[in-house]
Amino acid sequence: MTGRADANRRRLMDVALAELLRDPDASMDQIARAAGVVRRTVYGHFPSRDALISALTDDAAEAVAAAHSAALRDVEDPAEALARSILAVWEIADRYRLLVSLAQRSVTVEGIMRRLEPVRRACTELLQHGLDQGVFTSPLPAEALAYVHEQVLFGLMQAVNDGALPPRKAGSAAAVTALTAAGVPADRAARLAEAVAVR
Amino acid sequence: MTGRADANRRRLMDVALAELLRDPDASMDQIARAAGVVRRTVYGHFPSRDALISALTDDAAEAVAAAHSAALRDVEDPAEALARSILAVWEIADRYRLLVSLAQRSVTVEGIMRRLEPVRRACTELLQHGLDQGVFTSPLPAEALAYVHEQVLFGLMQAVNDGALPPRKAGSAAAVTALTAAGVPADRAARLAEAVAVR
DNA sequence: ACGCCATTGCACATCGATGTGCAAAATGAA
DNA sequence: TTCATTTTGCACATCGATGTGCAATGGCGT
Repeated sequence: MTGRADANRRRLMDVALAELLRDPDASMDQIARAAGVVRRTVYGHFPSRDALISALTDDAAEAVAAAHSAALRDVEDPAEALARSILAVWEIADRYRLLVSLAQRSVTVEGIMRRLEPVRRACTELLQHGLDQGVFTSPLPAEALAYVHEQVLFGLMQAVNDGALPPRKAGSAAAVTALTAAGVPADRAARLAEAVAVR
Repeated sequence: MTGRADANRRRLMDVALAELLRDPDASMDQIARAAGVVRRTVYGHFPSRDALISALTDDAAEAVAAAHSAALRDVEDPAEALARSILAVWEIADRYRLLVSLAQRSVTVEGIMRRLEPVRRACTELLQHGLDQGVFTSPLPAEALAYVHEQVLFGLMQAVNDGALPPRKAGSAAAVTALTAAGVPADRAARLAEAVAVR
């Protein structure tokens, strides 16, 4: 390994990420072409399509888990924790989006759900905590609220992708929206997001 | 037409809807088997896979548009209109979900986006109206908020499907959640949803 | 019992995607 | 330049899905 191949491998993964976000069923040929490379070359880096996707999801799951847990370190208020978590995840939105996008389809590589599960559970716990304390208000059980939370982020990522939302302030807007969806009053959500973003 | 074939055709569409929700790439064989029928039989009712999907999306788009516009008739308050719209759409959640699900993938039958567009636009207008009046509060532009709105519903449908949310009160819970996501205070959202559901 | 219709069970051609093999270029470091 | 690594350009086998044709079979009303 001279390092050239390594760089190409990484570029391939970047392109594949983008391409699979555009079309979860993108073929190896589509991905290769998008990377300016012949199909055969991709197989030089990844032995199979599943291997490529597996590498992508491993990478993504790791990044999401890291962002999530780092954001929650030493934070006691559920609302602030949620805001931090959203801002952190927003930084790696694309990879998170890939996970959710691939997890939504039934038959793909097994284990995407499993890899997302820790994050889901942590999120559910956080929401439950907030509901118990009365910081969050919702007629939904925490688990259902976690679904909503996930989809809110997903929707905003799509909005940015489609040009309906300027990327500049999208992160804090996402935090405010997710908080209000959890029942936090809009003004308090706005203050919280700003405070967290500044620090 | 003896009517028997008609009934079978309808049953096929029902099964196909369920199957395509489970897996947007479900093959004709999967759908046929799920309907307790041989693949060849499906082609007796629909000349092609696209024709089947087209029939499903036509049906769905029509139902959604009807529910949406009927719910908005003679309602002036944006919040109440939104609540009514959500409850109405919730009744036909499956078909709406199919549209969104299929629209998310890039290459399918043309025109799904086009067929969803009127609903999207009506929704955006409604949200804009509410934002202008101060009934809704959000850092997001109306168009982005429409994305969120759509995904909130989608997330809750999934939650019901996965058993994370009991179907009984899911409709009004969806209304409350969508309203709070738009920045309506939680207590007011709850009262509104209840009032609308009763009448 | 008859006949109509829908359904069935094959066979078939076609298409696109996956994954592999191998020899010929191209690339870049020494 | 030289040499190893990487990429390329085919050819090939395989698989699964689509769509069609046709004869046989079934059910249901009359």
